[in-house]
Amino acid sequence: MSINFEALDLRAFVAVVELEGFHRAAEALNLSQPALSRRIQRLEAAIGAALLERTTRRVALTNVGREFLPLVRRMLDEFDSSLFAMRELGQQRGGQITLACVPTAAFYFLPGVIARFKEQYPNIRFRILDLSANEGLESVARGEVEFGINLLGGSDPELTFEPLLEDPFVLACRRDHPLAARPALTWSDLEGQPLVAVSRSSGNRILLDAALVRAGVRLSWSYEVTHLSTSLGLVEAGLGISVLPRLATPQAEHPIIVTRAIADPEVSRTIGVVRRRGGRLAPAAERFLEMLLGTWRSPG
Amino acid sequence: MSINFEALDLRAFVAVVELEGFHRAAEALNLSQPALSRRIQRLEAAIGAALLERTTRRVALTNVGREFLPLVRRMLDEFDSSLFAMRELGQQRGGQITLACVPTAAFYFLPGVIARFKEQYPNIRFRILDLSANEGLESVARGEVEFGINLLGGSDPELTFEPLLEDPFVLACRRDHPLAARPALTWSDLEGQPLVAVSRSSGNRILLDAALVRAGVRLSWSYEVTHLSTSLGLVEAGLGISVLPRLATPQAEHPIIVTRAIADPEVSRTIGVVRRRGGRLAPAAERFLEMLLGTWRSPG
DNA sequence: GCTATTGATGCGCCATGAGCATCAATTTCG
DNA sequence: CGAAATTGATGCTCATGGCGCATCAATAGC
Repeated sequence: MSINFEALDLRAFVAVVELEGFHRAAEALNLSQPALSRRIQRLEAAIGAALLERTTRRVALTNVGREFLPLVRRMLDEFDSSLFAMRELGQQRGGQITLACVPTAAFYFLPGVIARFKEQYPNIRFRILDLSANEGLESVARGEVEFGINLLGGSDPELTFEPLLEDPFVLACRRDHPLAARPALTWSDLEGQPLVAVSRSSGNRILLDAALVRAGVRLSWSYEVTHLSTSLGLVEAGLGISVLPRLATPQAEHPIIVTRAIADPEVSRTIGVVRRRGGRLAPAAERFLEMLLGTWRSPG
Repeated sequence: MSINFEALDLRAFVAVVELEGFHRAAEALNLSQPALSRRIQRLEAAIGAALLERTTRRVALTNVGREFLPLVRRMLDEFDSSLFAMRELGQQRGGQITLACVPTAAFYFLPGVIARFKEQYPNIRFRILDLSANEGLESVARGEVEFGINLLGGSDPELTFEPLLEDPFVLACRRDHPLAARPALTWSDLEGQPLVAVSRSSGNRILLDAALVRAGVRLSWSYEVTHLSTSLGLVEAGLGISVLPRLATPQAEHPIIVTRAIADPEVSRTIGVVRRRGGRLAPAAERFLEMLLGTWRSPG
């Protein structure tokens, strides 16, 4: 069962610690001392652990209280400061488009369209959440963003998907790596190489692993990172090779890194626009999405 | 005056959004529909803004609500999961080192040391969580990672910090941008330019804003993204300029992007190793950290 | 146009949280 | 060492708050 607490309970706890006493904390929070004492007791009951060890004239944190205190401080600080910023945002209504985009696609799809959009709507600001595929889907589903640019993957009935392009997985390695000399590669060429991979729970990794299992290819990783861009960084640093979507690799000529296509099988991911089924966009977002789809929509 | 709310108010808000209605949300939380309706109203009164736009048969988030929702989710998720974790000791895992690192520092500090470490311990695997500064601190505090490489920022008494280097904020722009021709820049040179910034809640942004406020410099952003790497991508794509830590900019010669130092004031961030005070590392992690510090520790 | 369903409101009732008075325990001071 | 001061906890009373029920006006579906 979920725990209930009041913000005032948490503030009371922090105040007791910072002011080193119930009386001073009560005074700071415009409560009587017994009222504050009871709030601390209720919080401890809700949590199921003592937070404070106290005799008369002395208060100290328990181990649980010591763990709890930074958490509570962060929560209250974040809440108070975010709320302040949100009030300011609420006063600037309508001038912002919020969207989620898998990081590697953000500056492939968006800049040209944004530039053209801003010719017609110069005062619209953009808030681009470059999130992982999983996080991006969640933010769309939850209504935290107007829409997302994401991978074709899980079949969530609450979301719709409109494909934009196919993005193949390619090898990324240093120019001085032996595989760089090969004009054409197959997956078996990669076996035995130190491989930099992203987390196995990420959308890209799941797609890739599934395709390789179907093809009977078996690779093992030596490094696991959270973001594709870090994969590239570690490749550049010489720790190994990586298999990345082409959009995650340098689009311009790179002095150190080179990419190679990999066949048998050719593995790719489908990128497109994710929206909530039946969801209504704000007018500015609707107009921007029309422009985006008009620019990138793949035939079929 | 501080705002008061109950956790149940926040859970009610999230439930209404996820279940798309007051009746279903009330049922999920074991309340009657009027009781839940009043909780939402009280929460909105406490916050001073509407969170939901609702008619009969339809509920949608307001802009403030859309901003508020991820904050609330993070708070509740963190609270619930941290309580659970607080009662358990972090499990020590053999054979793998898990660490958190701000993305831009990962492949600056780590590759050389990892390569040398693996010469002596070839079977150790690395799991590198390249997280934002805030997330990274949290993961260290919670014991989710052995240690972190992070910014010097908030003074959390539960964490220790060991500086590694100073990383200055620099301008990143395209080679064909007028500012690229300047050998030396001050902040006033950037005013009036379309600026790509990271989220105002990120560690880098907070540092930068604080320094600029002290210097009386006022910049405004046209694009806001979540990750520094996306800032760079949008700069490369020609949407604007960005102020980034030097480590976030291309280390090698880049065909399109150039960086310039910015003076008066010179703003920099301190990067170092974050550990839990009194925390004990697994033997492999302890050894790796010794090697890391031996390689990078700044004198003093 | 009718029906079903929604979120909001009025009302009565009961539970909750407040402050006051007081207590036992601890610390300080003479 | 004993008295006094101060602390956090508890009992009690009372005002307030939050609940569910009944009902309403508005909206969407058929």
